[in-house]
Amino acid sequence: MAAHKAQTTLSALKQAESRCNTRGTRLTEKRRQVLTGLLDSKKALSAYELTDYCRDHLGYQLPAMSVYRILEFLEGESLVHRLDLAKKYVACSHILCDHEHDLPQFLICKECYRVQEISIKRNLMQSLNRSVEEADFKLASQQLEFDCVCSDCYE
Amino acid sequence: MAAHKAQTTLSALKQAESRCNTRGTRLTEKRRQVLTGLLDSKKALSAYELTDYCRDHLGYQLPAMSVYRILEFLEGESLVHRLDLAKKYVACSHILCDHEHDLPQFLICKECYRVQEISIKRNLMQSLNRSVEEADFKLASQQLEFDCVCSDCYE
DNA sequence: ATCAAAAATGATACAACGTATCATTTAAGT
DNA sequence: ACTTAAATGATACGTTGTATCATTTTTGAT
Repeated sequence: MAAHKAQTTLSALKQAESRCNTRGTRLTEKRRQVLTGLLDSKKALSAYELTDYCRDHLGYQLPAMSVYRILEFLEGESLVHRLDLAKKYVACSHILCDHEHDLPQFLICKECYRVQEISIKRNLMQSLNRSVEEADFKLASQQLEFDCVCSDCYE
Repeated sequence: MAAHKAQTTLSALKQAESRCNTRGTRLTEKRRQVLTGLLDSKKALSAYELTDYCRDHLGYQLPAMSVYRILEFLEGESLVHRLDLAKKYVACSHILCDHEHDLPQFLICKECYRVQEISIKRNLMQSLNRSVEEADFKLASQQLEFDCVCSDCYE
């Protein structure tokens, strides 16, 4: 199972690297390490938790400033998502897929920060957008985040 | 127009006071002042912005710690809402109403922090809850917040 | 291979939001 | 008036995040 996870992580890293190559950007060692930390985590991690990850698993302390910059880079490559609500970050669950996806929605457990990436049905999103437009507002993004409790955390 | 706003604020304060009385709590001077600041503001304010409000309008600096406690109290009395997404606070737009309301949803302009309180249609909320439950999560609250741009802020 | 320019990373300081803790003041009830 | 509880103040600290400048690493042209 650990082996399986490592396998998935390795495939994702390979995919991430080739995506950067075709885009003319570089997946440097530290960027790969930060991405690995997120891929291997079952929950969303804060920037500072990722510096801890480096300290604990890699033997050196990556400065928070660097982590923020690296996360910004990875987000630009669509390899990670920043969750505003939790102020944490997750690896995109679709790195391994080639095909296009609907914009993802995130269910974030407020207790344990486990994150589930779902796709809300189109007509539901349309209704929501209409409700918002009726109030003369527009959704800033179709990538919604919902404060939730996961099945592990509710009794 | 300033007169009209003051009028509305006064009515809301009166209603807030009587609500506290019937609940056996007290709307103290400072609590009233913080609530006034929110009522008179057309946008969500942070705790620290409310200390500024006291400094600028009331001539003394209410400590941030006190503001946080007062906001917590007012939230408990359903007089203000805390907006997690914006880390700011708004007066409940239904203080003046007596009747029950559906749980409110908040549209928060990420540019200017203007806030619109709406009620999403029941069947839309039901669909959303079903989608979340299919992923084995539960919404932590039916009081949703949406990151938006208001009509003043988009071109 | 060398060297200049660009990209990436490090170090430091600081800002905003928020909580924990203990001290002080104010109000309530006997 | 006095005791107790409620409310507020003061201080210190924790977390997330940005601004800025210095240093290192990589790239590309010669």
